[in-house]
Order: sequence, then structure tokens, then C-alpha cells
Amino acid sequence: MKRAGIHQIAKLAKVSIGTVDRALHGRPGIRESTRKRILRIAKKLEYTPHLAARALSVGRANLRIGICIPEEIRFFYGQIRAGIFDEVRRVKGLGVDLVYRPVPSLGEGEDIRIADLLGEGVSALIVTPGNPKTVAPLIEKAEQQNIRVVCITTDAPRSHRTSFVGIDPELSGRMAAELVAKFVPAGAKAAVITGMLTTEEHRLKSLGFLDGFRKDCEGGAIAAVLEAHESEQESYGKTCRLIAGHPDLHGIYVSTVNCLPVCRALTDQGVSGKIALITTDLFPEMGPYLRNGTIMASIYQDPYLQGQTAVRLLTDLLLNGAPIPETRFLNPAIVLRTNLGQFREFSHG
Amino acid sequence: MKRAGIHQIAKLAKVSIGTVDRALHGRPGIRESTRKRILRIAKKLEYTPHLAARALSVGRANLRIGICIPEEIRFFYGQIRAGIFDEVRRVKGLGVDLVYRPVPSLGEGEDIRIADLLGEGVSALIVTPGNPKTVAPLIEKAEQQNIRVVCITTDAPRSHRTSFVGIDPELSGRMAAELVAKFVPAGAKAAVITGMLTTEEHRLKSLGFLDGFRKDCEGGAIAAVLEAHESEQESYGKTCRLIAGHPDLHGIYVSTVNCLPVCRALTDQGVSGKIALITTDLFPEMGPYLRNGTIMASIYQDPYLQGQTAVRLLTDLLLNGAPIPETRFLNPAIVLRTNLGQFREFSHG
DNA sequence: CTGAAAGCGCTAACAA
DNA sequence: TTGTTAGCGCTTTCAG
Repeated sequence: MKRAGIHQIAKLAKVSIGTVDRALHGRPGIRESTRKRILRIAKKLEYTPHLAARALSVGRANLRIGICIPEEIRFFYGQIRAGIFDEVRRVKGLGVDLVYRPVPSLGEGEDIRIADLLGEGVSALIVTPGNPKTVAPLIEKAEQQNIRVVCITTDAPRSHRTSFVGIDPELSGRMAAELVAKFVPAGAKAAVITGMLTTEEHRLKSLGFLDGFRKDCEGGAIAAVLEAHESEQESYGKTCRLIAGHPDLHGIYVSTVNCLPVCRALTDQGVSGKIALITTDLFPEMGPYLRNGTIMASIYQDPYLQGQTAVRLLTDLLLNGAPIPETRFLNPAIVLRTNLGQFREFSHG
Repeated sequence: MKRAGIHQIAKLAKVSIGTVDRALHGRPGIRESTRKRILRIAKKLEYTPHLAARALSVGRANLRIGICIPEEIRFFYGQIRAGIFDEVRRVKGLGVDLVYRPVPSLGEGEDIRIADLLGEGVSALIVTPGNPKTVAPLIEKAEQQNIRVVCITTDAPRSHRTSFVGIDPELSGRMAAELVAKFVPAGAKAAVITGMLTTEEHRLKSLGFLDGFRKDCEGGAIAAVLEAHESEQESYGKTCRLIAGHPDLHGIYVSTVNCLPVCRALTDQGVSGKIALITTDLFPEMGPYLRNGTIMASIYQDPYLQGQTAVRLLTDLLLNGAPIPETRFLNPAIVLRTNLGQFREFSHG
């Protein structure tokens, strides 16, 4: 059987297609009773709009997605960007387009950018809130204007954003713990090097690791949880002291992207390969350390997939009316020496 | 600036849109010289067809993709199927549709199914060749009719299929080796349990493991490479004997999906958790063994992503004219206890 | 408040 | 060999 169209509905309702259109889209200038009637018929007929027809009729850009992410294209955000752009390109034919308003770095002037986007008539937003507190009101405002916002990588917890795409930080920590626990002997000591524990994400990763390690490693102990505050020097120094102070240390989990100082410290102290080092994310400079065994494995957030997924959630929702999950945790990938070449960071330059 | 359309071209070439259409699509009834001229103009204008318009005009099914995969929906192939169907649904609006002609099990009557599909006017094919030798000629025939065929999961090496989507078996083996090597002490013994070594895929997985283990595990040795021929009994029996005969065995890699007998053998012999067991793929029955540590990790082929990727390659090629890689190796995922819930097999029932 | 009609860019059938 | 024309299903504008 053929799919019902707007004409079909019009005929059954004994109105014109114009009226049907008004009813379907909540446009003004129609009596409430006729709208009800039309909607009922549409439902009965399981009407779904013909997207190609709509795209054709409305011309360019049926659904504009605003993007506000950091401009730093070198690694992580560049991958997110690529994932978003690639996915949008695939559905351009359906009238999807994007408005790219990046910020120079995470959180830098994002309020202005997002406010701009709201003014540009987008119907959806993808953002990495750098400063959730100041961004939250903007998100509220957007959602009230019926602009769906999807947070990516970092969430805006106190807002009513439509969805979040990213990884589950606690799971990241647990995976790291499981790997360490399997690599080290029972009763071993391990340590966590993180950013600032006041940051929710870092706190959860640590927590996940701590709890996971306690359960996975019989008789294991946590030597320390160090806050490196994303500082290279601090990271290096604290790691050196950690190693010196704990000759029986067998595992280290670095929960931030800032793992190079730790690698250098391990190398300099001559314990590269002796201590199971689990890191986070992936960028080219990590290559040598993964290859020579300093880094045993890395928990990879798959930024490209995050970008792709964010766009998919939105188009599935806005084009096909698919349900959208409130949060979408992606499966962290595990980077080893052998599969290094499989990751975009290492195969696409 | 606005994108050039068929009208624009017609005006510049001083012909009608009908003629432009003929030129653009290699339809008959046009002088070669005018076709050349029109094509040149189109190129200069960077003409890209408006897919929505095309889909609308041509009505249902602009690009029909034929699917011939095993019907066994329980696990692996069910995931492939889901990936394919989901992805097709997302571009249905662009006139993409599929013709599903499954075989009961791998290779069973696939020639007939594929031949059927060729007769049904599809313009692309996604197949899992069960018997590459007999399928290859059909693939040749299809490609000669300008039907692009993508092999999925298993390749048809001697054919000119347009692309292959799956994992690199050798890499699978290497990853397993890296994991085992990291889990066991130096000088440890490991074994491989595989299907039939005459099968290319099994041979390559074993090879990858053997070579990888030799390099990754200092002083390590391979205790045995057992062919279990996908038989439960054989698998169980051989594993028991393997364990009995090698008290110093520290690692086992099962390169087929048939890992349950091995798990049972390890459990029955009381070495569950003592021997690092790396398996392949994922299905619900593996859950308990992953949770209790009998299986240390599994190398997951991500069938859903394979299906999705196959469709994407085809639509990108046929709709957007994107280049298509001759082979597309996906990154095998690593299943651990902690991330078990992230996989579709365990979160979607 | 509702109806009628003109396209959107392309395909396909028919005319010349 | 080429031109003309009628839609595809929807949005939008202009009349009523």
C-alpha cells in the first residue's frame, strides 16, 4: 500500500491541502476543531511527511544546526568537527545545513557565540559547554524557543538540554582499573593522576578507577590520587616523586589528556614498561610511547563518533521523529600498540 | 552563490532540459557532440544533482540495494542486518531502498538469491559470500552490469567486488596476542584454538597471533595451534587435553565464535581465571564467563557497524559520488567485563 | 478561517 | 535528435 500524503488527508477531511498543512504544522489561521479533526485523520493514516518533497519545496536549509565547539582543530575538537561535518554532508540533500560558530578555545566567549546562533534561526544546537554555569541559561532559552540543544563531550548538568553525547567518565575509570588490575600482580599498588577533582568529570573518572581497582585487584592498594591541574611541570614533578616514594607501584592511570609529562617521568626514572600506564585519549605525540610500551593502553573517547552521533540524534529526531535519549554514552575504545593504526589520529595524518 | 541546476545548464548550452537530462545520464537519443558540450558545461558549473528533487520525481526507490546475508538473526548476522536496515531508513527520503533476500545460513543457496537480486533491478549489492568460489562469477556479472557489490565480513578475494567491509583478521590475532602477552609473565606458553586452517580468515588470525605473540612476549612459546572445526565436542576435548598436557600454559586465543566449550573446559579443569583467555565476538552466553573472569577479553567485530558502514559506502558513492575504498577494515573493539554493557548484544536485550 | 495555485529541480512520456 | 510538458509531495502566497 502507498504511503498517505497530504492530499489523501485533505480528501478524507474534506478540506484543502493548505488547511492540512496549517493543521500539521501548528500554523495560525485555522479553527481548532478542524485542526483536531485533521490531526486525527493524519494519525490514523500514519502520515509521515515526504522529506524530499519538503526539502525541495522549502528550498535550501530546512533544518539548520548551529555548532559551537572549540576551534582548536589539532586533535580532539578537530575530530568532533570532522564527524559533524561529514554527517551533515550526508543529509544535505534532505535540507540539513549547519552554521558553524566556533570559539577559539573551550569556553572562550561561548556565550556570545551561542547567543549569535540563537539569532540566526537555527533549529538545533550542538555545543561543548566550557562553562556550564553561564551556558545553562542560554540552553534554557534555546529550548524554550524550541531549539533542541545537544551537549557534546561535556555536559551542562543543570540545564534542560535535549541530549548529551559523550562517554561515561566513571566507566572510563573502571575500564582503566580493569586493565591495570589484569596487568599487575595481586596486592599491587596503583595511582591516579588527574586534573582538578572539583571538576565533575575528573572526579568521576577517579572514582570509577578507585572503586574498580578495589574490586578487580585483590589486595591492591591506591598509592595516591594526584591533581596535576593540567600543568606539565606539576605533572612531571609529581610523577617523579610518586615513583620515588613508591618503589612497589605497579600501575598509573592518567585520566586527563595531559599524559606526556607522565610518560617522560616514567622514562627518565627508568620504569617505562615496568609500571602499567593507562592514559586517556589519543594524539600523535603519544605514538612513540604506545609503541615502546611506556603506555600500555589508552581509553579513547572517539571524538569523531561523538560528532557524528550528535548530528544523527538530531536528524533522526527532527527529520524522522525518532526518540532521542536523554544521554548517549558511547563505548570508549581501547588503544593498544597493535591497533594504533586503526585510529583516525594515526591513519589520516 | 546558488548551485547550478539543470535549467542553468540548458540555458548556457542553448538546449532544453530534456537534452541536458539525456546527456547527464548517458541516455540514448542524443548526438555525441551535444552530450560532450553539455557535460563540459556541467563540469564547469560544478553541477550536482539535487537529490531531493530526483527522489521526488522518480518516486519510490531511486537506488535499490540488494541484501543477501544469512537469516540467522540471533547474533552476528542479526546485528549486521540491524545496522543495514537502520542506515537505509535514514536515507529513505533520498530514494534509497533495500531488497532483502536472505539465505537461511551462510552460503546456503546464495547463488540463487544473488541471481534473483540481479534480476530485481538493484543497483548495488551487499553480500556475505559463504562460498567465494561459486559467488565470484556472480559478483563479476553484477559488476559488469554496473551493479556495485560490497562484501561484508567475509571477502570474495578473486572477484572484482567494489569494496569489502570487515575486520582485518591478522590484526585481530595480533591484538589478541598483545593482550595475552601483557597478561602473562615473560616466557609463558600460549595456544590458539581455531576453526579450519584452510580457511583464509582462520589462517590469518592464527598467523597474526603467532607472530604477534612471538614479538610481544619475551621468551614466550606457542604450545599448540588446535583446529576445532567448529565442533563443540572436539573443542572441549582438545582444550581439556591441552590443559592437561601443558601445566605451564598461560594463555589461550580462540579465534572463532565457538568459545563456550573452551570456557567450560577451563572451568571444569579448575583453571578459569588462571589462564588468560581471549575470545572472538560476543553473544549473550558469553556474559557469565566475561563477568567471572574466565574470558579475559574478547575481540569484537562490530557487526552492526559493518552493516552500517557497507550502506554508507554505497550511498556515499552512488548518491554523492564519494570515492569508495577497495577494502575498509573496521577497528575491532575490545570487550572487557567493565564495558560489557556498552555492547548492543548486552544492552538491547 | 479556508481554498486555489504557483513553484522547488528533476524524470519520463510524448511531440515534433 | 531535440523540445515540451506533466507531475512527484510539500510549502507558501494570494484570494476569497
